Amino acid sequence: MQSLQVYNSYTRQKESFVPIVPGYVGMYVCGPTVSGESHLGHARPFITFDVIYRYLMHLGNKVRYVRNITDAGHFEEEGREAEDKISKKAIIERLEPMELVQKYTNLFHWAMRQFNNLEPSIEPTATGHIVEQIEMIKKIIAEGYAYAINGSVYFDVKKYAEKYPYGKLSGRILDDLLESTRDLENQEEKHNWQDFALWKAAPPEHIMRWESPWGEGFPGWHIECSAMSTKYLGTQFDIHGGGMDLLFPHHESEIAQSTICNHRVPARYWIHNNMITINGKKMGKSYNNQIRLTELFTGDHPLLAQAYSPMTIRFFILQTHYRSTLDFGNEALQAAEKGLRRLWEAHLALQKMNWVAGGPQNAELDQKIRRLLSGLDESMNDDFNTAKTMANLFEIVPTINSIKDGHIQSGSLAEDTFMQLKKYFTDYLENILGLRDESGAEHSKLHGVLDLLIEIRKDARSRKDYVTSDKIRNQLQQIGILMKDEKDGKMSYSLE
RNA sequence: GGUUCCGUGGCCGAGUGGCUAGGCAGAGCUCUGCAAAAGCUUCUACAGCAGUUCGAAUCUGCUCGGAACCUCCA
Repeated sequence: MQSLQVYNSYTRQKESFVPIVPGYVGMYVCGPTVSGESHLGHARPFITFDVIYRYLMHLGNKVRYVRNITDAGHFEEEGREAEDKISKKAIIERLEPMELVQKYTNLFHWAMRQFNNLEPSIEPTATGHIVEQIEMIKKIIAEGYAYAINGSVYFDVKKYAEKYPYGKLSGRILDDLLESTRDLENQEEKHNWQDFALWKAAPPEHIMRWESPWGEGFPGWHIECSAMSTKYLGTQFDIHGGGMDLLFPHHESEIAQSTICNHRVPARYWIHNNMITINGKKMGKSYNNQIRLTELFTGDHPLLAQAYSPMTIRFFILQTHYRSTLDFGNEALQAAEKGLRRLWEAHLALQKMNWVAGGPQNAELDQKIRRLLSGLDESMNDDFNTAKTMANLFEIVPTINSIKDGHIQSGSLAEDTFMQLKKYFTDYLENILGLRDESGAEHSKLHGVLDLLIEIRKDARSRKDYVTSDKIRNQLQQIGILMKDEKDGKMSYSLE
């Protein structure tokens, strides 16, 4: 079997994934800025990297997954208005900055739980690592690649580019960068306009501020990731991930800072997920076209035809390869909802089945199932192709349903194939893709009531009292419970 | 303007030289008291033009259309 291949943004090609220390993987993913509510676009990287995290563990690795919380705030426009995004919003909402940050952090964590994302190993905050950031800036100054001026510190991009491949990650050529036409205050402080801030002096009205060797201020917007990834994963680690929109300047700057400070490129594999678009345009604050997660879950948004559950969204996202754009649309979401139900019901049915010897062996079918199962691993190993993986799972569904309906005997498969089938479905659906039941299975009393209704309905049907049996089924349907008559005379139900 | 990427059937979306993608929707049949679900069968593709090749959705060139980044951004 082909080993795990990963598309590395840094080299622009697929490469075999080999951890620095075999069996151990360090992964850093850029987390949310908690100055506002998460939208659909934010869901993608965290679901994508959750699956990557799960799959790396599935392969037997011990993974340290670090995902930061950016709670220090960055500039809307660096240098123009000395107003921190977070402190600005705080004034509007009349909240303490940390109160605001706490509120959106809580909301973010809530959303992550809705999506069934595993918690990262470490979730460091920018405000909790001011000391580490200052230390790093000091080192960069000592190396001669940064300069302090008027209480701010800037990274000397031009000098760096003379010796190191600045722009390699983002495919940028320094001279080709479009010079900003805006009038920026404090621009004259910089030696070159490409230089970026490591530390910014805080004007008096700025609420978030810390003491530093250069005066009171706050960290620039790339240094936190460099400082925290170095602290928790070392000077060089395996994977650095995030959205494609972070390639430049964020990750390019991280590489520059870390390279000077630690004398090596920080991460070996750079993985970037593509954007979610809406009407062909990236969903983002610049376009003012976001659909917040809370709106998605409730359906309360003009663009939404209905509410979509967290698992529907997870499924929707994973049905596309992470490096492709994914276009939002009600039809697509509804297709995902139905597809998920079909897949999940087959999974539930499969787990209840047992292999029973007997019936004619079907070698061809057995081969096909085995081929599809190994295709699951192959697809995931091919740069985490969850779209292909899910297509494979769907191809197995008719066989599962045929066994369930008695069209095929479980014994027509080899016992080992059947057991593998059950194992793979659980591994892939629950452990790797991270899907879970949303039917409200926790209401055990409800299940008792439904079992009673099933009994009554069975009695009614046996007396050909279809008025009663239809009444039970129809009224349950009205409150969102589907009762189905199965082939074997049993009844099943599913909660919407 | 620079850099990069994309254009697949009604919708979403895999696939990078020859072999069925898959999901949703549509059509037919089977099963069923009915319904739903399910099973089987089935229709609609590779933006356009030219080239390379025995053979291209897949490689090359051009044209048209769209996007991302270059500014906070997942």
